[in-house]
Amino acid sequence: MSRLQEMLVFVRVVEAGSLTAAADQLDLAKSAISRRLAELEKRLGVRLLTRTTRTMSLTDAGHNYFEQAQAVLAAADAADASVRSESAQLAGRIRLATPLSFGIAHLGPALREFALAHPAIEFDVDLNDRQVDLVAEGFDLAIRIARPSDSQLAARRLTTVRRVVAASPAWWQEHGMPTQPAELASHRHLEYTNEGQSGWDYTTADGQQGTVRLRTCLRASNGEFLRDAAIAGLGVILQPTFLIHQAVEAGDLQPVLTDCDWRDLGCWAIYPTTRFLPQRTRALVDFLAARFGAAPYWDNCLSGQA
Amino acid sequence: MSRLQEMLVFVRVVEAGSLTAAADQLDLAKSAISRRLAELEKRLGVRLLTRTTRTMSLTDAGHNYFEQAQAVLAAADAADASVRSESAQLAGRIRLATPLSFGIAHLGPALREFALAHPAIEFDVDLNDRQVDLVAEGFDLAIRIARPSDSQLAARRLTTVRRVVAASPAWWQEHGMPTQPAELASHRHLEYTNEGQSGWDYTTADGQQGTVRLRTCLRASNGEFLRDAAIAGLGVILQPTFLIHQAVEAGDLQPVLTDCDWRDLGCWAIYPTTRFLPQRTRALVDFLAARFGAAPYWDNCLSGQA
DNA sequence: TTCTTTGTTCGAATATTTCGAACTATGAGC
DNA sequence: GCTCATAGTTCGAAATATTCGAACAAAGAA
Repeated sequence: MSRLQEMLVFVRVVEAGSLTAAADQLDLAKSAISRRLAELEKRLGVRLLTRTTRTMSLTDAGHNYFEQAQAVLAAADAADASVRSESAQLAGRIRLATPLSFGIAHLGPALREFALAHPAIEFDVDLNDRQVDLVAEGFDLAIRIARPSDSQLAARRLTTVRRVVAASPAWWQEHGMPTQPAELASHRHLEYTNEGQSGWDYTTADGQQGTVRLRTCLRASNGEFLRDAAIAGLGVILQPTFLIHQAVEAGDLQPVLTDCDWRDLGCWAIYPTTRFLPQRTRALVDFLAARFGAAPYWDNCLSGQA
Repeated sequence: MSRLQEMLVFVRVVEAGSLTAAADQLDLAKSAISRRLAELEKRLGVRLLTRTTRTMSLTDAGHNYFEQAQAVLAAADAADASVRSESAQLAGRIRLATPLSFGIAHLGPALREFALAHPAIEFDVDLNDRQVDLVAEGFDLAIRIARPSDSQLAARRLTTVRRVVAASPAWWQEHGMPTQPAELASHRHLEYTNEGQSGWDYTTADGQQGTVRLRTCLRASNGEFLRDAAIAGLGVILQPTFLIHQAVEAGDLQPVLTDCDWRDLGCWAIYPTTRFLPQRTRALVDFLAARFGAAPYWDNCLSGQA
């Protein structure tokens, strides 16, 4: 008589695209998933999804049921949440995805702090720079640098991600330190793959906007890799302060033009809108937003130089 | 993890007003109800209803949860019903309440026919002339003669309940057979308790309306009792045709003024609006409406005399 | 064609749920 | 104010449901 469980299984199978994936997400054996699904179909007397070993597709009835079941699950969660006492400790699991570098350097310490305050919450963190499909892979939450474009997802801004132009002190000494953004054009830069645009947009302290284009001498898909290359004196980088602040403090990198604004990317928490947002997840997002704040600690490296 | 079951138990307890009554309705031991409720409250970390051995009242949280849980249950039922295949046989239990006389004479045969066509449906019929509280007593359906006034309930008209003035042939012979409603005023009548109004409203075949008042010589709360009194020649009755048609056909009662309309009461199926209407219940109501029809068989007794 | 991967099926192990009886307590009735 | 019927709770045992893991079958990729 566990109909809600049947609905949950069905919805997750549809979202995940396969029984195996749903089994992983729900921490169940795939045999249990298969059985549940078969039982649900038997109870309804109708086939919800036609499945072969490789492909899987919703029937009309399945499509209809999927939307309704999703709504029922969300309503049930909302009902529970609306009366759940504040004193009841937060519990359950949070599955979250985060970019690798940011995850290790900044999310990790924050998460450890949060976990200590909420011992009944279990975390499942996927550190990965690829763009995960929140719904299909069953994540509750993802951290992204730069605003996501998918309108299926809700996004909440956690903090600013300020970027700064930097190079090794030796580089500036050799190639000259720019006093205007435009002077960067004569420098070589270490480019982040998928940076998209071919130039760097900026706004100067007195409000002037412009774009400067540098020649690339190295391209990579990892910020730390580029940072280390910059420290080694290979060129100029435009990278988030969260990535390079220690190198700056240690004197290995020297930022320039710090009164310039190079388009703030922002650090975002994103989550599916189709699912109900559990209180534990909301609590984590609130915690992260408060902890990082409008002026995150990693921006302190610029305070003396702005 | 059977949250829907928890919600169901909670909702039925609130509706029934006690754990014991809810246990009866759900066919569970009251210990199971108690346990479920305790577990739900523990899971939510909040007290939903304050209960002593005698009294029971909803807390604010309980009130809130009750409404939401009710909606979730209805949504879940609706989701299932909307995809449930037509071929899937109807199953489950129907608890229904019906007035005694009508239940024995007419609902019984109809229900037996329906039950044979749907062997997986289980029936729980309460034959009782008192007005039952559908919600508190957990009925899915009630049959009522005369339109119900409770707006909390949905009502569907099953058929007409035509009433007719009748007495024994001997009575008419002795006291004269009326040719106009007004002439009834000189007769004595056998009154149905709670008939309410003190006169009989009528509309003649040519559209004239009026009210005629008779003196009462016997009052009783059961139609069959009055019918038998009329057969015995104690006076005139105004009773539904479904109650007296056999006596008319047998010649024990003789109806008069049959082209007159004495306010049609109607036979109604009523059910709670808060709950989802299961397909089996809807099927039964449809069946009854079709079987009785606009001109029910018990009105045939008048066909030769109208 | 072969091989990996996916969904299904099965009995055994596990967890959950239920029952019924004994217990406690409340408030109605005398 | 006392008694007693009745309502809710608690407990261990029994019944039920759910899960797992391994063996199996089949579809599509290489």
